[in-house]
Amino acid sequence: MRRSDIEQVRSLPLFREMTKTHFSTLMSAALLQKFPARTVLIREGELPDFLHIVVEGTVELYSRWEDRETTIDIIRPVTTFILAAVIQDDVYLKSARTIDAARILMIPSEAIRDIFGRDAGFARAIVSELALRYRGIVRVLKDRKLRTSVERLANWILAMDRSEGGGGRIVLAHDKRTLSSRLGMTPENLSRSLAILGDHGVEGTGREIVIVDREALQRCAKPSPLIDG
Amino acid sequence: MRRSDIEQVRSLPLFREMTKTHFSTLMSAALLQKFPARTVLIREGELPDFLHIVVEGTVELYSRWEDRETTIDIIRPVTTFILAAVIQDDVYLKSARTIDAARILMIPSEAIRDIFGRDAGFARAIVSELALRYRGIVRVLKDRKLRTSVERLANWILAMDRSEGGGGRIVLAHDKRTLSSRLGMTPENLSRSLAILGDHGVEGTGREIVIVDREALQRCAKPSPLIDG
DNA sequence: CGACGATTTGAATAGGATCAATGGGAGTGG
DNA sequence: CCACTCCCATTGATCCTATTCAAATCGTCG
Repeated sequence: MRRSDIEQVRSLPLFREMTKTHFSTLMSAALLQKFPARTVLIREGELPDFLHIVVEGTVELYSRWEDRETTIDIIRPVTTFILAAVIQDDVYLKSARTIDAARILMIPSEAIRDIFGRDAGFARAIVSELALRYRGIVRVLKDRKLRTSVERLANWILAMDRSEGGGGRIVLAHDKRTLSSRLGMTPENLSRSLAILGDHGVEGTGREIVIVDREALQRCAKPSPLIDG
Repeated sequence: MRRSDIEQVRSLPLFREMTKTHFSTLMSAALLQKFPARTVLIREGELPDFLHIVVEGTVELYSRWEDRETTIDIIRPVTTFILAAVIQDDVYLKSARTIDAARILMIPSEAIRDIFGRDAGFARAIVSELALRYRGIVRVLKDRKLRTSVERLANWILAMDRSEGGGGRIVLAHDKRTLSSRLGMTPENLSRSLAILGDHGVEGTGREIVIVDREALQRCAKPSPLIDG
């Protein structure tokens, strides 16, 4: 494992405030592994062996029931996932698979639970992380229950643009298929939604999306800090 | 505040493992308040002053956006809510209102955060509680995204029956209106769903629901421990 | 150039929501 | 005790959103 990776992990809110010793202990038990695209990392229903952290690449959290499937969230570096299952030492409620090739840091659950009991800074950080994730999923739920797919897309465009500096031009990092599941809709519907947004100040060609009339888009999206963060 | 109430709170997982002294400190800062039915307790967007705990009655967590509203969860005694907002000291993402008349224990957020930093047992308990809530909402999300309303109702009936001993007979504690929002559907749709379940081993009259053919109901519901808990 | 996957477009369908009207019980007042 | 009223629940009809299935188009990479 590269020194720069370790430093990156150390700088995460989750690990920043623990003692050097405990951090070293965790890291020496940890594995950094590369996975190709579309690899299943964990399966819902299994017991957690490791806390996972996306160091590079993109991971999709999804869930199945009968023959249906839904994307719950899409995770980019540097973020933990399935922390709640590790903490509770209970089965995963969601599956995870890579979208891109990805590097995943895996820390044995036991080590996490052990250090958690002995390092107050780490315990605090875990609480923050859990609270953050909890609130994240509440936002997802609200987005999906309260908005139509056009509205979700409109808000996603605004949020994405904002996080890229507000230049009014976005280049998709992935397939539209991926985006559509991130937004909780089918690819066909994403196409249609994007077409509809043509009337609301958005132009799209290929993987590029341009905001030509931000006012109009905002009128359509009606973004809210209580959903979009 | 009655001694028996205090003991009940003390016996909650969240408070069971903290020191006596810290518990007393919390309790002396706490208020136990009665609220009539349909009273708004907290509004999304506001900052948390208190951690709330439903001691008696029922509370609905819901959220609005524009002119739409959705129920996120329904809370029964004895359970905390809005813990994540208190921990993060950030605005509520959901509103809460009573359904019944309810008694709510309110503990000042600052006291929670203060004791959290000083009592390891309490910190552990908060982590468990957060993880539990997190997983709870993942289940809600899965239930709503992966199932039709008939399936949701069928599973709710099975789960309810199980939690009442499996006698095959359920009496609703509230109106059907309340149940319908708990299940994320309109009252009209609940009626229709219940009618449809007539073909799958369920009979309903008034507030009573009877499972006459559990096999058939299970075939329709296809319950999963990864959703229904 | 050809082939394959991704995207778009179109038509049909399903699942829910909404609107409107009717039925049914519980509580109230005569 | 009975009629009245009000609210909840049911039923029917219609609308809307999103999914599904099918076909056409686009783009990219050998």
